[in-house]
Amino acid sequence: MPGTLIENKDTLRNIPLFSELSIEQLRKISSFSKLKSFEKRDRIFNEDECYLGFYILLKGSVKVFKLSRSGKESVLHIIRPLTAFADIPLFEGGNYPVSAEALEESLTLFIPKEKFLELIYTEPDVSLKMLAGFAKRLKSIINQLEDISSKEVPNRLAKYLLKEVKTAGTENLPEPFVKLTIPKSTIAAYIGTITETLSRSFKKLQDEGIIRVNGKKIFVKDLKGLKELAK
Amino acid sequence: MPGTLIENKDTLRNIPLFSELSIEQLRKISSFSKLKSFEKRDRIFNEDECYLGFYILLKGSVKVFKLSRSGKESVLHIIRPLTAFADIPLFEGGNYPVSAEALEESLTLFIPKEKFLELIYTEPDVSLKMLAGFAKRLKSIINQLEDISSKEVPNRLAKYLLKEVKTAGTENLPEPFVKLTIPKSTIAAYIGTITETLSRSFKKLQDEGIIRVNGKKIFVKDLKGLKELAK
DNA sequence: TCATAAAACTGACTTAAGTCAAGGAAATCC
DNA sequence: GGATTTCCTTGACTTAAGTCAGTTTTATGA
Repeated sequence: MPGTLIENKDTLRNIPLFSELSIEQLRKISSFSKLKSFEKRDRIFNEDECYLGFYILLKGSVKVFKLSRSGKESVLHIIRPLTAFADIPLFEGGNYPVSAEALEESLTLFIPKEKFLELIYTEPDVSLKMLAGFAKRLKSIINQLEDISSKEVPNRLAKYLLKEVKTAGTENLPEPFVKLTIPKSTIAAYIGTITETLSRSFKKLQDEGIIRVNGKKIFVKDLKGLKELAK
Repeated sequence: MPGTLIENKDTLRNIPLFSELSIEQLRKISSFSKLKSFEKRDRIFNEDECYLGFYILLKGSVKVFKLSRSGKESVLHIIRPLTAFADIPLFEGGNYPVSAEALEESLTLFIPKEKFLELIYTEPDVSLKMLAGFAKRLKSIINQLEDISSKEVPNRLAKYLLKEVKTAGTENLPEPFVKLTIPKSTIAAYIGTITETLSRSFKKLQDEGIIRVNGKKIFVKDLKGLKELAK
């Protein structure tokens, strides 16, 4: 099926991790990697499963999470297109340290471990790109850690909404907004709380006149106030 | 001063990051890096300062932390000898994203950014080592994040003590123990709480017959129980 | 389009852990 | 070796956020 191959190649170009590679290198990668698609709620892999390789999300969204023994879920990342995930064990050995689940219909590129490690040995550029990617991720997780231990839920929610508004690109509208595409339970687990508390926090931000809620759409009435809460 | 140079070279050998390098490469590194020593409570660098390079701890211990606007401290890492710190911004640009302070008299090797990046371009092995280091760190921070949002303080303390007992190497004694070398306030900020709550948690573990406290020494009376609490 | 299930909300209650204030123990310094 | 500072502990109180239980709203699929 040459269509998929071309699609791979075209898309590979846009993946930060691969952006500087030559056509031949991209062709090589697409030769040993595989497209895998998932329905909403499908598991992509489970914690402790044998590690086979990593994924790049092409379409849709994915949550990366851990379950505690009591069954409580911590969402570590919400993956958006063109981002790699489950790449850490490449260099660590061991099984998958987390689980991943599609939040909507999603398309991924699966890149098997061995083949990719071979490539990286011959291609120092890729490892530098990966280092940059890891560095970014470390920074973001450190941020999350700091937030969770020093801020209250409404502040964390404000920060989350702010980030979403930025990625939605509506920040400069008179009334910025986001459409929540992932369930509130996932947002709750991501900002380190539970749905009930999240619900109350939404209400609090509303009562303070900072946001306005209309179904799944959140309108920001007071961007300054939201920023103030977030920092 | 040839003594320091030799000391560098000998020590570089033992640093995981450099363990696989040739003598010439080690010599090169030691030629452009500098020993820096710090007294207890000395700042090594501050958040937002211009990034000049990273450090490897040779002797002593260092806390890497962030201060929230309200002045609350989150301790992200407690660095022990032969570990690199502040290496993330090498690949990320920007200033120091955290602060670092010596917890006791400490000796570090300072490695300037530009020179090291040059080395890494010519030496793919080093970047693979760094990738492994980052991967390990990511895993540990993810663990911290999960703990902090799913476990209570006494559980987190149990986990901390368990790790300390392991690194102290007393795990297999009839009564394993650790000597706390860092202030309780730092332990508290590391496990995401405050000194008062930490103090009460120590008491709780004592009342439950799991540990026995003698000054700065903590004896583990019930290792099984401690492990149970920690997981 | 209705029926069933999933997701989100609300109120009453409980609890872990933070705040404030004070006292005691240890380390550190002339 | 006493004094000062730093560190640690304790008690009384407050509060943010979790639990539980019930209801409403929104999706989803026959």
